[in-house]
Amino acid sequence: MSAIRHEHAARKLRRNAPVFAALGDETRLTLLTKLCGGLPLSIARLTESSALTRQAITKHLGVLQDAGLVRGVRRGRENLFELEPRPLDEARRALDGISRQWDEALARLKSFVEE
Amino acid sequence: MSAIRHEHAARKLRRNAPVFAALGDETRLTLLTKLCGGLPLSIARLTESSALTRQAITKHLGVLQDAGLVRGVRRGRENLFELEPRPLDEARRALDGISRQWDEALARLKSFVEE
DNA sequence: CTAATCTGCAACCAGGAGGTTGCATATGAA
DNA sequence: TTCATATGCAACCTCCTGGTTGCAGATTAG
Repeated sequence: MSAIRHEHAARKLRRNAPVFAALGDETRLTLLTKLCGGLPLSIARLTESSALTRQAITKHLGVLQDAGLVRGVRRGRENLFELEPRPLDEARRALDGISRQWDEALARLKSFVEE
Repeated sequence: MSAIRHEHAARKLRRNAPVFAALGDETRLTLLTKLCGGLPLSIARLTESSALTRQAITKHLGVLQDAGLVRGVRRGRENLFELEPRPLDEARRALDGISRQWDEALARLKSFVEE
């Protein structure tokens, strides 16, 4: 039986909860898309195109950093933030896993009905 | 320039914020993995293996349903919940998009440095 | 040196999230 | 009918989240 693999995938998925939580906010998703350009951006730069306060943006960056989605490095008086793609890939693969399990389950159920 | 495609992907990503928010909780991820089996499960069944109250589970199912990740259908005195795979796929594709844009951006930056 | 800029820290606030309890209601079984 | 089961609704509580303002410190520009 694939019960073991199922439990493994479940744990893998659950482990990504903080990443999904960090992604569950439009402001943070907007920040990520800005950092997708590849160039590290300062807090001030990231605040420019937003209606929110610098402090709000700072907090959002903190959430993203705690989730491992972003990394901040100090340069002079500014704090440059850069995207960290690995957690994103892992989350994507976790979603892959659940979709695959769903498909397999449906296939099993279908073949069971047809016999 | 691919600025248009970039903005399109950004909007697509932002649209999935509620889905990610719904995924950002271990209890709800556990519920999803249980529903991955393909068989619709009642609230009572989903509560059995949990330390939480039935009411708590009900609320979590409500969140998942509002995000479109799950669909509840009444059968007799029980409410059976079933996974809805489409939003998951869409969210996965949105993550794909941001990863791809990151890779492309790095490639551009690299070729720019090398010239 | 002085002024402008970028950031960090702390306090504060409103509202929502997660959870519980209690009670009412609908349905299935005997 | 009568009892057990499955659910829904509402009130309540605590804690976290998203956001603000004010001020202080560090760094760069002139």
